[in-house]
Amino acid sequence: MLTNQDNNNYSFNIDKFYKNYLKGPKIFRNREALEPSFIPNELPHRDNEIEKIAGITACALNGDVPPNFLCYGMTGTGKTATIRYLSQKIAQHCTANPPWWIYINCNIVSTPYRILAHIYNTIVGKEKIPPTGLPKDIILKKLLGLFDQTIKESVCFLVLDEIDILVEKKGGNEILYNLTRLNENLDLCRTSVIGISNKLKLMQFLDSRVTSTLDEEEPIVFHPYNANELADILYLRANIAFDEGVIEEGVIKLCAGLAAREHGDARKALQLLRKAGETAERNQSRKVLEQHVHKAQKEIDKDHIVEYIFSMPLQAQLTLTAVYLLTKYNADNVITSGDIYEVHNDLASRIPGLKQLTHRRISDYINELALAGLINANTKSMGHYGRTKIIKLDVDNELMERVLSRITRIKTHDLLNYKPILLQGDKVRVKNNVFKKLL
DNA sequence: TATCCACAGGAAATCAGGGTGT
DNA sequence: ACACCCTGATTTCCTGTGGATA
Repeated sequence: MLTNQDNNNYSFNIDKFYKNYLKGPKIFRNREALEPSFIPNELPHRDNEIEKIAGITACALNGDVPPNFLCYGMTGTGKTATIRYLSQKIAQHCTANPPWWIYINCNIVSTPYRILAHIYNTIVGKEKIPPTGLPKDIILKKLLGLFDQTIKESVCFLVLDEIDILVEKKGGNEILYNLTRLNENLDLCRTSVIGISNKLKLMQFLDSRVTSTLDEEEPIVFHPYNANELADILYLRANIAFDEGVIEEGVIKLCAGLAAREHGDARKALQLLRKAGETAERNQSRKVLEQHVHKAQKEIDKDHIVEYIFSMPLQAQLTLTAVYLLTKYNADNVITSGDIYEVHNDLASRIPGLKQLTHRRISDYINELALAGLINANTKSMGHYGRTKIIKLDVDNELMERVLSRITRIKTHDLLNYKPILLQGDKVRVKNNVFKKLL
């Protein structure tokens, strides 16, 4: 039995923590400068892109309609930041009727209906269109009326971020077609679509009716930053974010170098620097040191995994649990998609009210887990024994157990200690021996 | 060399759950 | 109450396939 005294010995003293925190050295001056949403006064190494986009959009200053255009580039190459930066600049130079800017992240606002609703609600400034229920054409009609009524003779830029995600979905081309041709049905207001894409081959997926209107201008291509360029960006932000002398020599170069290795992602570099600062703060250090960066890097990786697993639907979590159990009970196991399907069904049947899934669905989940880097899945032909995927857990077993054990339904049914029926007989061992020879 | 396994993965259909206006 | 809408998850149906084996 746990006594009060025991309890006190192990409990975290929050009062002491806060006192120490306030007494401890101050690392950040303005943490916000390292956030992805922060728009700095200058954008290093993006002069070419800024010049091109400024050229295309300048006519909005006179109330003329700028053409639609696309921006390409990998994540963290400054596409969104550049557009936001320019929108501010245009507003500064506009005396009357500044243009409207409506940002839509197609990864979050992910369906045609919601895009229309989002645009409408943004202009009105409140939730006028419900999240579902109305026919799309009705909203489109309402929207057209709203443009002429509210925005009147100004220009409205519709910025579609991560447009590639929208295009791959059904109905994506249709909504783009509608958005790029809004002007044909407007009397006063004029709209212009700016598409931001992570994928260079976006055009392949676009309908010819849409390409013709998005093709009016050369697309703007954002190249990844190299380590030196990233360092420049970091210096600039660090000057705003940190107090003077807080950053140890070499920390910024290290952050830049690590991020450059991952296709020059500025967002990653900034995140790394911020996390390193937070690590230093927690350790009551007066300075951000290189060791804090390394620690931060590890934490980011781990956070990413944990967050991703928690955000998955239960069925996907069970699929992952199946991989975990197959690994746990037979370390040198050869795991195939068929095994995962069987174990998943076994697990699902142990949770009341949960449906078992089909092969097809499990196959998709396996692909998703592989894409997220949680497992390794390679398609392999075993000749007479068919074609399948050979799957391996790509995350530390212990970490996986810790994360999975925090999922309520997995915990309450004690699934992590359950030995699946498939593993109770000889079937898997026999198959394993055959497969091992073939691999 | 034809066969055949155990799936892979695309396309379309279906279902449940959120909503609408009349 | 009713017909209808939108979405996301899943099922159904389907064709394709690499290579050991008979």
